[in-house]
Amino acid sequence: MKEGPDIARIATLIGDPARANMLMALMGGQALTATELAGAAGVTLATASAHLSKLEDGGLLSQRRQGRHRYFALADSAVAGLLENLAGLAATRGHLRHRPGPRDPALRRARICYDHLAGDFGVRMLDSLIGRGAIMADGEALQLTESGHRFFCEIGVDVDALKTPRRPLCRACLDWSERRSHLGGALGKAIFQHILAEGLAKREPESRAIRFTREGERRFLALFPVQDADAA
Amino acid sequence: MKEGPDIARIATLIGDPARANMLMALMGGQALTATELAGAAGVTLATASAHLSKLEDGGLLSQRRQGRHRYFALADSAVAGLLENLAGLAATRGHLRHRPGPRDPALRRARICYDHLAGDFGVRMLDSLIGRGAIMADGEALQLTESGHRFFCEIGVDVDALKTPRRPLCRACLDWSERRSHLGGALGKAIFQHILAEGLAKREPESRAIRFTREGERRFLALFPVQDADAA
DNA sequence: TTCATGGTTTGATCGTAACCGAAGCATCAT
DNA sequence: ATGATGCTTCGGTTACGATCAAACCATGAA
Repeated sequence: MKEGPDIARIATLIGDPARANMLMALMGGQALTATELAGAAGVTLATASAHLSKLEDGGLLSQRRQGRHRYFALADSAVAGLLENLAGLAATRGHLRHRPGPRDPALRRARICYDHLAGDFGVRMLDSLIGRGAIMADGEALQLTESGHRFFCEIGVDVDALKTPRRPLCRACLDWSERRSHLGGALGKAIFQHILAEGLAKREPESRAIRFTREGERRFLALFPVQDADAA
Repeated sequence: MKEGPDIARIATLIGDPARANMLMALMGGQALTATELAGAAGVTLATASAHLSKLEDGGLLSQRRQGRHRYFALADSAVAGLLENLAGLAATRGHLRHRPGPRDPALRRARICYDHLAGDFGVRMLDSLIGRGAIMADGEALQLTESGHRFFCEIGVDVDALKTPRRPLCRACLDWSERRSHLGGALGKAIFQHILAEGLAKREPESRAIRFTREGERRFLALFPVQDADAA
């Protein structure tokens, strides 16, 4: 009967709406305090506290006390990966809670997905990279090409520094708003940081939305041109 | 608050122990009847029926009536991927339910993981493939090399026929018993089918375990030799 | 037809866990 | 000290959903 790991344990953990909201909030990649998370989940601080301990000793969250604050973050990118996976499936299965229409336009346009760019801008970027032959797609597996390597070095992303056994360089991440893939992995993270560092865009304070400056958007589109009509 | 897809909905679906057991049973890759699944979950047929409808209109299961039987299977490999992901995380987080010790030795040795080989034999095979340069590993991303392509053609696996946009050729799948990766994806499936077709091994009837014949094991090890001491 | 088998529906029971308010601890500021 | 803020613990309420037995509906066999 019960062979293998206890899959139900963590699924239950994620299955509670309040906890799910907290986790999704943490997909923003930055640590949040208990009170902030309580707000995000729409519950009292008391209940939030209970949820957070459960999540923590479920191994999904890491926690750091700092003064009288308690900061929580996703335990690591494996957890983020699982959540992405879940979100991707949830977006395509069963009755969709929200129709694909623009619920929060800013979010659909550009947002942060744990540590890389997602939304319309995210999938466009990956499309462009594939189109120019910088990345080769084989199903959902992605591979950086020679020319892609050169391209990133030119624009100032040190690809070689990213090669770690712990995390794949390129990862396809299913975008729930666009229902297509965008670029995750170490490279996705590095590009995103590059974009922020260059001042093309910056994070909205209380949200996962990313706001591009007028000039930033122009430069972004120049860097990642869209060839023509996009495929469904 | 509630931005994005309803992650909690499917997590809840998976979070119930009975349903989780059913899903894990279906990771065997073959369709099972409602009664069989009831047995696997350890519940009455009545409750199983209720669970199955939920899973089905949650989009996790596909169902086919045949005579007076009703066969259920995982909806597709995306669902299987999510379950793998969950199992991998569950195996490494929190209190492990079963210690890594040999709970069911046959399962730890060789078993089926949706449609490819897992367990000790599975990770050995991937190790060997990486060791001989047939596959390149970059983090958890895997890439078939030229020489690997030749190798598989020689042993009778038609790699080119596997290239589909729908599913990646190579996929690293975290093995819960070994805590290391084995080979999934279209190639993993093809190799496994090849192994069965060649009669090196066959499935245990009521389990996910794979039994290698004495001769089959010899040929398997010859095909995928282990270089030396394996890394942790 | 009649009977058996596979599966669903109904109705009722029961447990668990999510939730909140209030009280209790810390940590920092004054 | 005194007070404020951030968080946890406690007690009690409530609701949802998992479960089963029994009745019911289908399909196939005799």
